[in-house]
Amino acid sequence: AAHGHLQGHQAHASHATVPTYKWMQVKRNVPKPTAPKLMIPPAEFVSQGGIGSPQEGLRTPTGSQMLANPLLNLNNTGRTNFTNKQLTELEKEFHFNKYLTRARRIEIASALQLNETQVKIWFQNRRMKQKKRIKEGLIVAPEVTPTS
Amino acid sequence: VMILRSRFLDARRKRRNFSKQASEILNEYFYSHLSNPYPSEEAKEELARKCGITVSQVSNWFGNKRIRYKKNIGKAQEEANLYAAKKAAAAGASPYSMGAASGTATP
DNA sequence: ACGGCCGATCAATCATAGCC
DNA sequence: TGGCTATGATTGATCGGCCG
Repeated sequence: AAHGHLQGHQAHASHATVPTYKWMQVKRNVPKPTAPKLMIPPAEFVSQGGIGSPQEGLRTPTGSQMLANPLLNLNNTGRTNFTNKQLTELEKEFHFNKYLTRARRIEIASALQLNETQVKIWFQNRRMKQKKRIKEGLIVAPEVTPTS
Repeated sequence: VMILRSRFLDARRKRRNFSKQASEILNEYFYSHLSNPYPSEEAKEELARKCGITVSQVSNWFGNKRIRYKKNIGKAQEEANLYAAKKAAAAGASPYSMGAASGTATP
């Protein structure tokens, strides 16, 4: 509470020009312009549906941009588009441990061609997501029964 | 492709617009707190209850509203704002603490 | 000083609803 | 019915605060 925020300036008082409050000017540091760099042009990125996911090799966020190697950012907006393989592996790991150790994080990042930060953030977001779901009554309760 | 849409995992699929009344309640709150449209957890809970939606949905609504409001500025926003402000005034004492924002500008 | 986590939010995008 | 806009949800990443 106590956020002090008024705004920069009221601007004209004559009519109904809604003032511009600070929150309207908040600009987040856009992710990184990410250098348009391509990565391993490997031949078999997909395949081996070991992970147990529908083969697909490449992330199909929703059906738009497909193709291209899993690790290439078609559009570079800074926001990374994880491939299904990466997401599957991350989910699998999450199921195993909700928290990562530095060592494990490095392993995962390396194996999935991601930054340690991206892996760390993914786990953080994943934990929040699960908490939200539990809160909404979806998904089973956390394992430990509150049997105090 | 086979790229079967992973839609299966997307709850976004079956979305239903909120009721007209729910939208009205949300907009009223938003515009009466335009200086700081960040409802507290408690406020979100109350809004959720009144609108018949979940707290998460209230959060989503405000998140989308704020971003989309910014993406315009000087558009129907003024109009919507006036509309809402006037409405709030007409309603007299709104259930919210409508003092924080607009209010004051009374000529 | 430092890095990780939490809670909230941002910003871009997806996919569908709803209107013409 | 096709096209377009409005809108709810998802999610990688950021911001500020707290803690060990």
